[in-house]
Amino acid sequence: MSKTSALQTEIQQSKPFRSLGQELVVGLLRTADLVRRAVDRTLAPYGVTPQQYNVLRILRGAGEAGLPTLEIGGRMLEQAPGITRLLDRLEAKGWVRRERCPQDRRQVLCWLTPPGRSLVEKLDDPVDDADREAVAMLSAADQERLLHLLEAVRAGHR
Amino acid sequence: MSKTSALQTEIQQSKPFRSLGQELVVGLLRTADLVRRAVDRTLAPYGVTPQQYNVLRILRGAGEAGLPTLEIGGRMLEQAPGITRLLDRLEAKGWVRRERCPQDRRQVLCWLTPPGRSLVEKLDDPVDDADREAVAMLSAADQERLLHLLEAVRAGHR
DNA sequence: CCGTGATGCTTGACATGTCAACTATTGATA
DNA sequence: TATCAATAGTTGACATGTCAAGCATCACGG
Repeated sequence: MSKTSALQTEIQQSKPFRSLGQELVVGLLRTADLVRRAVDRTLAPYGVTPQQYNVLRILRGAGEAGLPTLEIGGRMLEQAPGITRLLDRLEAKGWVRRERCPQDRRQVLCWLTPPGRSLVEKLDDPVDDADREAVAMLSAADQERLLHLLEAVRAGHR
Repeated sequence: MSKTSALQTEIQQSKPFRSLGQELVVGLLRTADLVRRAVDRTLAPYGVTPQQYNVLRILRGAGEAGLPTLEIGGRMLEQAPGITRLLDRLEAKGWVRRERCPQDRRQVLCWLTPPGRSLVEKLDDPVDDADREAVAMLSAADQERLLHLLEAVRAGHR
């Protein structure tokens, strides 16, 4: 048990982890952060943040019908307040249009504007390339394995 | 190729992912977020955020010698400006003491205060429990597999 | 038709990240 | 020894998250 793990070396930690679970949690958070940064670098040149891109992609999927604010939030990992302000910025940049729903005036429907749509389309290839590259060090089989393990972790959180 | 993946269902996405890499990146980010929230819920009752706890733990490891600001940053996933302000808040709460280093007046050394130390110690057990629980749905063997796969991903980002 | 609770956002306040620009020091070198 | 680049941090500005409160609007029971 006194072996020094690679992750321990990475974070220059002298004490061993108290449990495998603890090491795994730290490793998961660090890995996700690295990958997030990689995606970030791809999007930055286009003036879009990952979250903004996420919303734009979700709205493209919604098509002509548009989506209420909280529906968007439901497909992301964020609470309502953040969504409102994210949409504020996207609207300010002219990529999103918002309108109060006539049927239910509590809701605010959101649509992609034509510039917003063309931006997302321009980003499809670079983003997909970046995503592939971000995990390209793993064989396809290992990618599948990782995918399933992560899914199992998520399944346990509900 | 037309099978709908579990992740696709999770985020109510109608279109299939463009690549396995893309699905893996999304899955990784979503999983990390869930785990991060679990850790967050554990720390919140103590008035500490995960990042603050992280710094306190790092400073405990440094002992009497203390650590310069950027050294702390190097062991976390954050840039320098964030560290400065994080330390500002920790100092305001009385958990951290800072002092300009006499040998190299550019550096600012940081130490845990006695209250800071006792806080970290009080948190050791709850945090370790939460970490174990966060991945408890995986067998020990699967936890090892996941750990190694994540490590391989990180190794590829350098 | 009238409350009343639930729903859908929005706002305010604060913690976290990030970048770019700026200050203070240090150290290396011409 | 007089620069001058590199190093260590801080500050300002902005995007992202989160919580708690507040405001309309809706739906339902009486």
